[in-house]
Amino acid sequence: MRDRKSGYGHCPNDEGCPVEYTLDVIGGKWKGVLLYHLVEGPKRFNEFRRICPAITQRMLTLQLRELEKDGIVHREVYHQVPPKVEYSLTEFGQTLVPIIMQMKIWGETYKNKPTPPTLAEG
Amino acid sequence: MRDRKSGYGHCPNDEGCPVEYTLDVIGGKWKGVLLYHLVEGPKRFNEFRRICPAITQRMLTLQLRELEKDGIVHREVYHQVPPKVEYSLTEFGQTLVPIIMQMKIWGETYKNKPTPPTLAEG
DNA sequence: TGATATAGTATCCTTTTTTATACTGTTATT
DNA sequence: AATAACAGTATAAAAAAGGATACTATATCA
Repeated sequence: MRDRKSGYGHCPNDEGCPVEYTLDVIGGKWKGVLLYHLVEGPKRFNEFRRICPAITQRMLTLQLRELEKDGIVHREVYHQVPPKVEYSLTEFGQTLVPIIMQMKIWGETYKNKPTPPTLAEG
Repeated sequence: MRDRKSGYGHCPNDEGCPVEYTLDVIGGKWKGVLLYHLVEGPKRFNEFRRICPAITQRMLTLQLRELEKDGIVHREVYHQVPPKVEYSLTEFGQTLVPIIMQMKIWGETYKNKPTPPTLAEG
């Protein structure tokens, strides 16, 4: 999660499990949610804070920094006062959109259903 | 992650963010990987251990129990000696397959590329 | 008789993650 | 003069996750 290069591949018999790799990149507690909101368009730091007040400043910084380090998110600093910093998906980050959208669809479908929902109940 | 009913919805302005909901269900460290292997078919406890030796018995138990609790995985006990316990995707669990497959595709595409990969480099 | 296989628990301990709180600097507003 | 907005950082502490090791039961195999 925090260091893909070393954290990944600890599963010799399952070497290079693609799902494990993907989760190393987007598996952080807030990453999926941040990416989901970035799909709509660029967001500023405090904009994220308003959208999702449960995340602390520190966690927001850390998660955004990791996404930036992994080339998923671009950080654009505008030298103004008060400062303005805008986060957006990189071209590489855009490749994750299908995953995010599947997660969105699944969540929308099941979040208000009992757990586990009764499928094929007819 | 560990208790969706209470852990979820701590984000009042973003109430019911579907991606957050999905990650509460499949965001555990090993859950995606376990589900990925379950897509192929049922697996026994020690079978998982052989496929993925990095996961400890304890973590394997905990993650499987959470998936079971969430209605994603079915646990079938065969009263034999030595015991046999088989894990499989429930019908509900099958609804997660599209997400897992997107994660698989993404991982396969980018796991052996430099980070961040240079897209559109021509 | 002792080892092997299965599917775990129980206990303790360490590491990682997450939270809480206070603080930074600059400008405009009140 | 004090406050607010912005985008953070620093420090300490709490909570959660993960790991290591030992242990359970029973039947079969050598």
